[in-house]
Amino acid sequence: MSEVNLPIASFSPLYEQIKAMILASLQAGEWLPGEVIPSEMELAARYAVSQGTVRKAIDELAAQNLLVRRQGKGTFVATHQEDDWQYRFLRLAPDSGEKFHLISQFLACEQTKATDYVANLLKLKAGDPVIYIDRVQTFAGQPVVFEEIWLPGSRFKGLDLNTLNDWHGPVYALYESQYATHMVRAEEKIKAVSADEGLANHLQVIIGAPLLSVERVAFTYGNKPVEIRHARYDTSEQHYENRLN
Amino acid sequence: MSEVNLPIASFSPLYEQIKAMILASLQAGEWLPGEVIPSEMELAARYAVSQGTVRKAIDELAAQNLLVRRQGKGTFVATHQEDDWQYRFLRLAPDSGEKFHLISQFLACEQTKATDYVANLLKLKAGDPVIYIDRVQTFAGQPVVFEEIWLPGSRFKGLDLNTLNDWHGPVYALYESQYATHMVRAEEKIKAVSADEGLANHLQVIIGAPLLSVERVAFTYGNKPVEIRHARYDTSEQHYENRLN
DNA sequence: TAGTGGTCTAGACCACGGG
DNA sequence: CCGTGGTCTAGACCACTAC
Repeated sequence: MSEVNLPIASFSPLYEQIKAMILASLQAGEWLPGEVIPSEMELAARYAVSQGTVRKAIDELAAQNLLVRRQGKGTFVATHQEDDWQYRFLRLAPDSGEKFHLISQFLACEQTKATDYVANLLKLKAGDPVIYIDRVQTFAGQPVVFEEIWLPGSRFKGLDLNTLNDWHGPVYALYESQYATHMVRAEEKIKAVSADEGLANHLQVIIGAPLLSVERVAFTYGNKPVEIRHARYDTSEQHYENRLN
Repeated sequence: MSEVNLPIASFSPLYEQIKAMILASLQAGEWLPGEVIPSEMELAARYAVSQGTVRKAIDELAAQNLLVRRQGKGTFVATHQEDDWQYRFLRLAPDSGEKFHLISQFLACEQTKATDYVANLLKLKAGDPVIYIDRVQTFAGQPVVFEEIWLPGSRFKGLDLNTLNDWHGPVYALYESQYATHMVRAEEKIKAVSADEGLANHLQVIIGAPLLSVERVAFTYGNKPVEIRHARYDTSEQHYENRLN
């Protein structure tokens, strides 16, 4: 048998390396959500490559919604605090086509310990400190969403019911401004379930009514899971929208 | 008041025009699903632009899954007949994580007339000829999906139950090979519903069991809607997966 | 007017696939 | 070996924003 060439990492283009370095800066907080990053020329100089190579790196990060390009102004770090990003991860919409404005009422925010299920998804150890939150969201006076949230206690120290109730705006914007945690991506698993007594009360439907169960895991930079959300939607007057490409 | 410059189409980059021309060729059937399109150099010559401009056009079409690039081989027209594309639009997956293999049993394939609902979504006139199909799909012997499909009669002339039952493979592959119709994109609206008697029979669940209702409209080139699909999933042992970016 | 991102070009060289 | 797509560069010019 002849010798075989076994490249471990079989070729990494320059722009991938630039991408990785920009990502590292984002993760390290060198440029915060909403801020401008250096211009393409500056980055090209910093990394000693051509502008075209930086462009390609930025293009891909922008395609993943990590950066936002604005012609004439610069390239910005994506943020959930912008108006048009407020509902970036919300796929629920009214059947009527109206504009959707949900009002949030937080019910609880407690320190607990991670169950196996939660620990597994958040990559913690069972028993690690975890924050549990739940809330109801209403649209036009009707309760539409009941949501339970689990957060790693270490990252979200001090989060309590008062903080949540004083906050007006999306929860992801709060995570960003108070806990330096920007959500980049999420995965959802959806099922149809029947309302039990508790859900029936929260959503003002009859026991046994069909509800949409949406389990979400949300990730920050570096594919780090930092939030679990288990929502139940009353879909009698609204639906979950999805686009397949 | 001074004169104002009012550009109707406010600037269209060259690569957008190239994109439009490539799209026109795809729509016209100049290159069929699965075939190679001309090389970047050839296209650059044909359109009298540089290779880089053609590249950018192709890059965007590939990002939309209309074309597939294969280094060393060429650029191909996307097709639902490739193995890895068989389930491109299927978001249902077993909770267990097993590989999913659905077996399809067609129940009906009939000529009917478009209701207002169907006509509206397919951009037909009410009463236009429409083909109605329904089927049950099973996984490991258990019925999991009940699906109703509506197609415009004009485009799918001659489609009948025998054709469907003789066909082994995804329906979208059949549309492609027999009716020159490639599906490019789809939109789904999802709700939770209760099983009525008919659904309970098809899916072997009790009446009132919660089911996932998935209404899909699928589009060919040029944003033309050509299929409506209303599926009901039994999500007791499987779930609908979605990724948010 | 200066600075940013956006487009377009031409040319060199690399990686991959298949004869 | 050649042809394909993939990477990288350098430079010109355009479009948008803000001062």
